[in-house]
Amino acid sequence: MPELPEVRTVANELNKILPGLRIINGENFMPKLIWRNKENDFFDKVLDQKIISVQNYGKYLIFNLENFKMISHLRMEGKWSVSSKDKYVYNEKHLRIEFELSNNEWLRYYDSRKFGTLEVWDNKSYLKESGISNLGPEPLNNNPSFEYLKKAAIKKNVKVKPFLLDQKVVCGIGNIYVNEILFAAKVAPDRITKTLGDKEIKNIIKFSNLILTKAIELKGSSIHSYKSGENVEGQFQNELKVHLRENKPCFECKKPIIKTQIGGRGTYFCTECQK
DNA sequence: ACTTTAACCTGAACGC
DNA sequence: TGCGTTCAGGTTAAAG
Repeated sequence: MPELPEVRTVANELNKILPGLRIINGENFMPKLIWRNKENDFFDKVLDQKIISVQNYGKYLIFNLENFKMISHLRMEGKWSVSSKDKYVYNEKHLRIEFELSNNEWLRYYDSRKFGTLEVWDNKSYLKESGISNLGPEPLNNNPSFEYLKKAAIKKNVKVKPFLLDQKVVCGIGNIYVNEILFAAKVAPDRITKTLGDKEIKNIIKFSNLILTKAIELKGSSIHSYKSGENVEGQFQNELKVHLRENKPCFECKKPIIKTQIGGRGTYFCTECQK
């Protein structure tokens, strides 16, 4: 479901509620949720830990506990919420793990498609062993540098769309925002990265920053099923220029937006504006 | 070694 | 209404 702006929004919402609370109990209803950790000691590590803060890195959600990092990836449909014991913010059928908190509230994770993952690592090993260990920079605050992205682009023999979706290159961009970024940068999604000009690479960086920043301000895009915390809807879906606009006129040139498949993902772009 | 595809799952939307 | 098909804010094991 969520890309960087949506995960950031979830982190912000949870960070209003969770810091200072302690995890006093928990139950996992989906064994495959617990990821990478070889030992079956997830609850041994997490129980009795105080939650210090919640943040994101790319599409990963990080619960900073006293002695551990609990790292969640929502994949397509994962959702976190905090509610009273008897209130289910989302469909109870999709509840996958829950934690009882020290204030008598319940932290719950729902995931209809069961793609999501949850890991727990100590504060040192997570940098080397968790899902966030191989991620590239977040495309925010003038990252990545031109030199970094140019070097990566030359090295690879891939189309620019899957290149930007590769979380090892940059992290946090997903299918909505890559479509929007490439439209803003006027680059066709099937361009091979090594053919990109310096100006095109600079524009990709510039618009990655601008679009993700704007989407964070608007609390993400609510299409399909995404909602943050308490069923809060984002507003960036109203800003989309190409995504989900098949056959509708391009806002720049009025030609119909094309939908194709690139790298197995639905791809929307303007053949006139993007070269 | 690198790139592309299939698989992981479920539910909603669509066509007949 | 019912049934089959297609598609979905993602990642990764397997195949090419």
